[in-house]
Amino acid sequence: MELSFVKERIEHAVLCKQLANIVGTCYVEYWGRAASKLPKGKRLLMIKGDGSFAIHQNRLLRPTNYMMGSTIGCELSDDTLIITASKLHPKETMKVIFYNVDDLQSYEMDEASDLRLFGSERELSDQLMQDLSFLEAGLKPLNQEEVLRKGLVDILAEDKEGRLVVIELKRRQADFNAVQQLKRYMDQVQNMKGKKTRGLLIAPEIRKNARELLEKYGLEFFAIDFEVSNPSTKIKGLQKKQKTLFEL
Amino acid sequence: MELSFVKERIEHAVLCKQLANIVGTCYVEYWGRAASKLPKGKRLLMIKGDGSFAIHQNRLLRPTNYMMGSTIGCELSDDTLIITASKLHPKETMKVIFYNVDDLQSYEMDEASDLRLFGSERELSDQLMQDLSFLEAGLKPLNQEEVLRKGLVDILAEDKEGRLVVIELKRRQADFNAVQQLKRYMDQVQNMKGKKTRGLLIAPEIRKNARELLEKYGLEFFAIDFEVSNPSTKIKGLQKKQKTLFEL
DNA sequence: GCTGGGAGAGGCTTA
DNA sequence: TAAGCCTTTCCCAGC
Repeated sequence: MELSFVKERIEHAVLCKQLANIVGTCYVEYWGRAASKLPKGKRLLMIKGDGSFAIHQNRLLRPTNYMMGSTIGCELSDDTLIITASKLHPKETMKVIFYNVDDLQSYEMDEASDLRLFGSERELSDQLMQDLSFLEAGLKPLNQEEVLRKGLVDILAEDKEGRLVVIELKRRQADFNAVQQLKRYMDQVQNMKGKKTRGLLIAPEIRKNARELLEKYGLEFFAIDFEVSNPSTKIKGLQKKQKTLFEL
Repeated sequence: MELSFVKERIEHAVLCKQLANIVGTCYVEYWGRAASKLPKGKRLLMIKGDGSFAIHQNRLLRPTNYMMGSTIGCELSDDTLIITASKLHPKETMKVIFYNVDDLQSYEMDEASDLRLFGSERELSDQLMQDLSFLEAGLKPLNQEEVLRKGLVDILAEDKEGRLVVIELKRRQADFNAVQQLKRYMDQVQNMKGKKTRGLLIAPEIRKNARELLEKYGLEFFAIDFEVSNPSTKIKGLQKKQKTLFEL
C-alpha cells in the first residue's frame, strides 16, 4: 500500500479513536523503563482508542512490544512510514518503522462493556463471609478487607476461644508469597491488638515448600473446594490440614 | 458478511496457522479457571498460529477474554457463527457467538523473531557482577553453584570480614515481597553454610513500609542508579542506605 | 509435568 | 498520586 495514504488513514483513525490494525514489515525500537530492538519482520500493530499500542507477532497472547495510553505520531521518511508512540510518567517512546504496509483496517467500535467474572478471589471471600462456620465451628466474622497500615487482610474473625483469626484466601495454588503475606498480616494484627492471633491460609492447594514454611510459622492451611458454576461461585468443601498452634 | 463464508475463511486460516482478525458483534462465554460472560457488543477476535485466542475491545492492552494454546472450532447455528476455543490442563472452553461479522482478515506471517531487550534484571546482575567494589570495598563474588543455580539469590559474595553476602537485585521499586524474598533466602543460605550472613537489597528505590520491614530484619538497602542506554545497560551509581547489623 | 520468579508486568481499588 | 495486591496474570527457565 501507498505509505502516504496509510499515514492519512492512520491519523484519521487515531483522531476518531478507532481501533486500527496495520500489518506490514517493520522494525521496532523501544526506550523507557527498559530498552529493546525488534529485528525487521512482518508484524501486526494494533492501536486502540485509548492509546493502547501493541506490536503482535504470530504467537503468544502478549504483544512483543507495547505501550499503554500513548500519544501517537506518524511521519514519512525515506520510503518508510515511522509511527511513534510516546508517553510521560514514566517517559517512554517507541518507534515503529514500516518498510511496507500490506494491510490497514480501522473500525469504529462500541463503548467497551464490562466483563462479568465469576470465581474471583473477592467473590470467594464474599461467599466464605456468608458462613464462616464452614471453616470452623464458632468462628465469628469481625471484618472483611480490614485495612492494616501495611496491606489488607481478606477476612478478620474471632474463634470461639476469643482469639483473633486472620484469614488469607487464594483462588489458586498458594505459594511462598501467599504464606509470607499471611505471616506479615498476622504479625501486624497481633502487634496492633495485643491478642493471641491465628493465621489461616485458604486455597485449593499449596505448594510443598510453601507448606513447610507455613508449618514452620505455625500457620494453618485449609483446602477449599469450589466450583465456578453459573451464575456464581459455590464453595463445595473446606478441609482443615493443620492443627492450630494452640492444639499442639 | 455471509457467515458461512466467514466460517470457511476462519477454518482455512486456522489450518494454515495464519493470524486472523474477526470484527463483529458477539457475545462471549468462558468457563475454566474462572467463568465469565461478556455482553453482546462489537469486538475484535484475534487468532494466532499457536492457538492464542483473544477478544479485544477498544481499550486496554490486555484482551477482555483470552486463551492460550487453544484448539479452535467453528459452527453455524441459527443465523449465528459460533467459534469455540478449548484446551485441557487446565480444562477451559470459550464460546464466541457472532451475530454478524463486519470484517475478517487473515495474514500469512513470518516466523516470530526474538526481541532484544536491554535493562533486564539479569543484565543488571551481570553488570554488577563485573565489579562488586561498586557496592562495597573488598566485596568478592562467590561462585557457589548450588546456591546460584537453585536460583536462591541473584549474587552471592563474601565481604572483607569473611561474611557471606546474599544480594537480591530488583530493577524497579522494591516492595514487601522483595524484602521477604531476601529474608527467606538469607535464612536459607545461613542455614546451609552455618556462617554469619548479610542480606543486601539493591533497587532503584524502596517503598516506605518495605523499608521499615527491611530494617527490622537487619537487612541493608542500596539505591542503584542505572541507565538503559544503547546497546546495553550502565550502572551510574550505588548508594548505601543502611548500616549493617554488625556496625550497629 | 511442576515449581519458582521476573515482567518494560497490567489493571483495579482505596487512601 | 502512591501503595498494595489480584490476575482466567503471562511467560520462561530449571528440574
